[in-house]
Amino acid sequence: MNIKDVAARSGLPAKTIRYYEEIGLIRPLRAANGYRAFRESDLHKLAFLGRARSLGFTIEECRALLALYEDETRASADVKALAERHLDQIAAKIRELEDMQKTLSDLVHACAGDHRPDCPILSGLAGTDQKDCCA
Amino acid sequence: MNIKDVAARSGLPAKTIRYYEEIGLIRPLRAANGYRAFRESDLHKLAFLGRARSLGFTIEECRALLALYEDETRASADVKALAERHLDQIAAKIRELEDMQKTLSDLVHACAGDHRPDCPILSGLAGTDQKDCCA
DNA sequence: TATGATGCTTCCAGTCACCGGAAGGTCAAG
DNA sequence: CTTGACCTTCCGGTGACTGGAAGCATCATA
Repeated sequence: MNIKDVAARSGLPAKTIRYYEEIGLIRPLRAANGYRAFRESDLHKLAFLGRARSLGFTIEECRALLALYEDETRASADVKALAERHLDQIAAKIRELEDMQKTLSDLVHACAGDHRPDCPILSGLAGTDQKDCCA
Repeated sequence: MNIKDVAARSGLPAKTIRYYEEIGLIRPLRAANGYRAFRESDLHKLAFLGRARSLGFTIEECRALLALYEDETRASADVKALAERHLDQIAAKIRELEDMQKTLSDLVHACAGDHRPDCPILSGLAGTDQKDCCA
């Protein structure tokens, strides 16, 4: 299989697939003409990587997940621990965004949004309001 | 004021302040010895930028906000529109993270997390489960 | 006055996970 | 034999900084 087919079947851009090879996530064979020759197992790994990335795992976490995936003697506890750490990070990020959302939507609701220059959003950012705007 | 005082009072690292000058967000004066000489107005702008950044505005959005802040003839509607666009992006990001969270926590809950190798998390990522794991 | 510790400057490189594009080799069809 | 689609590598850019090196400036102390 050439890269374009693998891209189509894995859902990853060809550029990304080359990048994953460069950083050692996959090691496709090479044909005599220098083209990458992908096996089904390469495709399989790329699909795995695509799903892990879409769940927000970093590349290094994906590398660890792939290593666990290929290790027949793994303990599922190790996988679970990795996933739980990542879940914690997702939760933290959500909380952070919700804090921003709350602060900013308060400011937005206080703003008339008309032709006049007076603007609680800018006042809030400038810190000229009585109450604090941000953490 | 030298950069370290401004850093302490604005809460931004000195590196970041230099960077903000480099990209034209602030234009502090220079003393005879080449040191940056910050005015109160520079400090004020930096604090503004720090708050806007902490609400998740990009640098370019911060630049626009700062321009609006300094424009006495602005319409608050322009500020509000910018903030609302940003709120939409925050909401979209939260939804994306919540989708990840849901999918991943389902997988985590299905995983025994013991010494055995069988792991629904890895199966889900590999796509060998009956139900789809990711969007 | 010498010295050493800070503090300031600039510049270069690295981060993360790619993406775009240029220059050039390969292949199948007409 | 040419055309066009494919493949290759390499270089540079993204955003918003951060770390570190090399080299002046300033200040407190001996």
